Amino acid sequence: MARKRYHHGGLREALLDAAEALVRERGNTSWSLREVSARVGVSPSAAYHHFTSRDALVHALAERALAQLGTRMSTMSTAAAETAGPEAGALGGIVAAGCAYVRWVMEAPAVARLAFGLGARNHDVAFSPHPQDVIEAELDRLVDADILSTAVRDGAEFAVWAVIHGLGTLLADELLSLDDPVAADLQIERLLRAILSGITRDPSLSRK
Amino acid sequence: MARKRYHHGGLREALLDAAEALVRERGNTSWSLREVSARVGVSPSAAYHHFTSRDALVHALAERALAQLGTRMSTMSTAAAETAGPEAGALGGIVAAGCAYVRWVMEAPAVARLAFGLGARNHDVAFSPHPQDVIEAELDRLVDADILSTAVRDGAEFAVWAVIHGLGTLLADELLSLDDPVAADLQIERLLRAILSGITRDPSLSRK
DNA sequence: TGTACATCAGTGAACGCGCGTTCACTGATGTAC
DNA sequence: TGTACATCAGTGAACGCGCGTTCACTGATGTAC
Repeated sequence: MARKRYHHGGLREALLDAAEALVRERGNTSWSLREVSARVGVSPSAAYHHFTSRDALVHALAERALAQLGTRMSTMSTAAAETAGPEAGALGGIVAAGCAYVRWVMEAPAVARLAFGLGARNHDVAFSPHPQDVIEAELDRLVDADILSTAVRDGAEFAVWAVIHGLGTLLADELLSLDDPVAADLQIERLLRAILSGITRDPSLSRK
Repeated sequence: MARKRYHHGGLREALLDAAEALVRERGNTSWSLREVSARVGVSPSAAYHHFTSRDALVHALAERALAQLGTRMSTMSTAAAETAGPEAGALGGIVAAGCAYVRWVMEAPAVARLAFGLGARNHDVAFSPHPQDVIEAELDRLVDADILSTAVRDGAEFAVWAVIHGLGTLLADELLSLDDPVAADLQIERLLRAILSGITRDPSLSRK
């Protein structure tokens, strides 16, 4: 065990990990920098070699979380596209991305709230896709596969993201509830099918 | 002006008003009880005649906000139903409720976040409808008007609420943006039409 | 391979501050007679 | 209508506390020669 070293080695990540754990436990960011440092076993001032302030740590955490969501979505959706082939209704990719999204939100609702609330302006994480990018890419694939018409492609990301984000956050905040985590997957599939079918049916409304 | 009276008269509401204003200004609940009291022009300890703790004040504010949302939705949707008659596509009521929802969220995003995050468990406000109740009622009216089949009614509140909540919170958190507040209304109408049409089209999926 | 030294990433004491809450109090209000 | 008194809703001083941040410091690491 690498515990007693004077130099920690990965203190920045360790601080982010501890802060994230505290967000999960407390449900919000009402913990102190000193608590985070104490948890890692380091003096409070050590954090200032890695973050300019407590606030900077919180923002960095939000960014990291949003990046993690993007990565999960893209991993799941490409995996689904590869293994399933065209037989899964060809909606497999976008459904997988949606399920990843909802599962991620439900797994740590407080972290998700933080990420969505603060992660918007900090898009410079760069080496991971933004959730919106994953959705856009999957929609483009549906257009390529002739499942979605180009006439209807524009603005479809509003519809799809709203459905996914809405279900995820309603479940996370316990405004709605489902017995079962698997039920959430089924709901996502149902809602995505419905919204995509609805958009296709009424193209006249899409750019109104 | 009723300023100098020793007894304030409506201190409880005044404290809630001041706290709400602070949430709007700061974007979160990182203000102190003392700031709220000072804003109202009252000593910090006066608040303890109305709330058992700072936390109780915050929760009361969340409850009040959620109740206000419910009231607005039901006001708007009944007004739309009365003035429009059946010609507005009969979706007028639910669209009006959805627009009220999204406008309310966008008008004070931080208050909305607070209400959604904390308002779930405190449903005892009683004399105002819960947002979900308004949605359920509007869906029932669509069934009565034969616009929605009973086969598809069950679970429809997930779809409708997810769309509305998703669009509202994505806009509030600036994950998506629209040029124009009117554009939000049009999006809501578009998405509600799409999701309801999609649900109707694929009834087999609704209880899967 | 060994030594000198700059740089990096920690320590720990200290700072001033504003916080939530408590308490004994007091001024205003409303009710009984 | 007037007075006595209980109750209500404020005051303001005080409490102990943990906070974010700073600073001069020191131990460990890595590079040049």
